This record gives sequence, C-alpha cells and structure tokens, in this order.
Amino acid sequence: MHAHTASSDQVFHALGDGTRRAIVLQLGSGPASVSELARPLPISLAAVVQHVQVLEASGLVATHKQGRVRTCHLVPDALLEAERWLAQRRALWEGRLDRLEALVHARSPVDGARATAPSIAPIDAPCEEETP
Amino acid sequence: MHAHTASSDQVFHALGDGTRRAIVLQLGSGPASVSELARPLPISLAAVVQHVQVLEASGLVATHKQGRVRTCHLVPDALLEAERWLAQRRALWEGRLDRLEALVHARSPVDGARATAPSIAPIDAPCEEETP
DNA sequence: GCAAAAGTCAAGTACCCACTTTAGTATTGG
DNA sequence: CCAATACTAAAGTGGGTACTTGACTTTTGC
Repeated sequence: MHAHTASSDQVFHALGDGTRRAIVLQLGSGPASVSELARPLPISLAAVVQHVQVLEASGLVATHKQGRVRTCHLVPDALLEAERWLAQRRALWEGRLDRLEALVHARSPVDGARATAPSIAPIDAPCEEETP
Repeated sequence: MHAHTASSDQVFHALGDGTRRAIVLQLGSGPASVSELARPLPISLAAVVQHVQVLEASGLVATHKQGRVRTCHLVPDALLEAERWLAQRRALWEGRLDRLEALVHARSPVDGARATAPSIAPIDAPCEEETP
C-alpha cells in the first residue's frame, strides 16, 4: 500500500557507498537541502544530486521541492526494514546456535527431542584455527 | 578487544552486493562449505570464494578449514553492529520527529521552551508533492 | 598410488557506477 | 530586469570490482 516499497536490494546497495552513508548520517540530525548536504562533502553538487536520487529510489530518504530548493529527510520505515532484514538473519542463526547448545547441554538424553536427525552440521572437534 | 573488528563501512559494502546477500541468506539457515554455497549460484566457484573473502574481511562471516573443505558461518555480532548503526540513525531521526511533534502539539505556549530558535527546520506548509 | 574433489592463486576482461564537466532551467533578492 | 542561487540534465571518463579462465596444491576415496 505504501507509495514506494523499495526492495531491500536497493536499500543495501544504497548503503553500500560511503558518501551515501555520510549523507544518511547528516540527515540523521535533521532535514537538509542538497547544497547543505554537499557543503561538507569533497565532491561536486551534481554528484550529490545523483546520490540523493539513489537514496530516494531506495526509499531511505524522501525529498520535496519548494521553490528552487529540494529538501531531503530520512524515512525511518526504510531504515527499519533494513534493520529487520539483518535481525531476521541473526535470529535465524542464533536460533540455530541455541538449538545446538541445547543439544550439547542435554547431558541427560531428553525424550522431548525428535528422533529426526538434527540436520545441523556436525561439529566434531573444537577445531584449531586453520589446519596447516 | 575482538580479533577482527570490521568497520561498518566494510559491512555495508559487503551487503551491498546481491550475490553476497544471497550467501548471507543461505548461511542464515546453517553453515555451509564453499561448494555448497556455490551450488545454487550461477557463477563459478572461484567467484564465490572471492565473495566469501569479502564477507570474511567484513566480519560478517567466519570460516575454518578442515581438510580440503572450508566451512563458513555467520557472525551474529557483525550483523548486530550493522543493525545498531541503522537503529541509531533511526532513533536520532525519530527523536527529532518527537520533539517537533511536541512543539506542534503544545497548544498552550509552554514556558519551558527556550526562547532560542528551535534550530529545527521550519515546516511552513503541509506542502504539495513537487511544486510545478 | 591415482584420480576425483575442493579449494587456491594469478591474470585478464568487461561492465558498472562515482564523479566530472558543460550547458541549461527555474526561482529569488535587490 | 539582472544576476545570483539552487538545482537539473546529459554526456563522458576513470577506477573499481565481479566474474572468468587456466594452472596449481592439498586432501580423500578406492
């Protein structure tokens, strides 16, 4: 239903550039015009405009033009979406860790555990750093 | 103190690539060898190795080699760090929104408010989409 | 011991994209 | 009206990097 639902692909690609992250950083402390964003940056104004376009396409920032000045501001929803993407991977992974740990810590053979093979990769040894 | 503290720069750059995110996705559901990671991908094994190297340098994944097989797994800490970066920008921005809203909703002139200009960008009008 | 499997290393190519320059359009203040 | 200001649009250039290929090393199954 949202006007511009950006794929997390675009979001992460947008955040993949240092200059763009600097812009997001600056926008974190308030809305700014394109020239204001450009001022601290060591690149041309045109370049900043291009970055803003990428950020806008990603949904991370929104802009509105009034007169001759375009004002940019962050869109928290997009930030949140990216955050959730990361959180999900992490949760999935940590969930696995928890289950593994549960298995390891189950000194007494627990009946509740399914007879199905854990499908978790067997960790045979504490394993050294690189086997030379 | 951590052995490999990756800059969030490297983390976001790593996540900026689609193939790399696909790898992270797959690793989300369990550790995998390089060949396993390569199987569903439409690229050569060597390319996957390179991606894994980038991910490892970013701190997002760790690997250990046993015999001839290198096993990769996610590092939740790195994920969490990126998550926090986003959360902080968002919090900052939403904090601003809250303060603004507080000002707007202050129907009765609050004495507690400083006489200093709010340094918050003035929002004069509900403003239309683009002024043609 | 040999061959297949699983990576590793080094070049090389091709494409993407960050950035520049140049030229142009609205908008605003005096 | 004139000159700044604040972009906008288009084209071009260079560097980075994703990906390939081919040769080589190590491990493992038979």
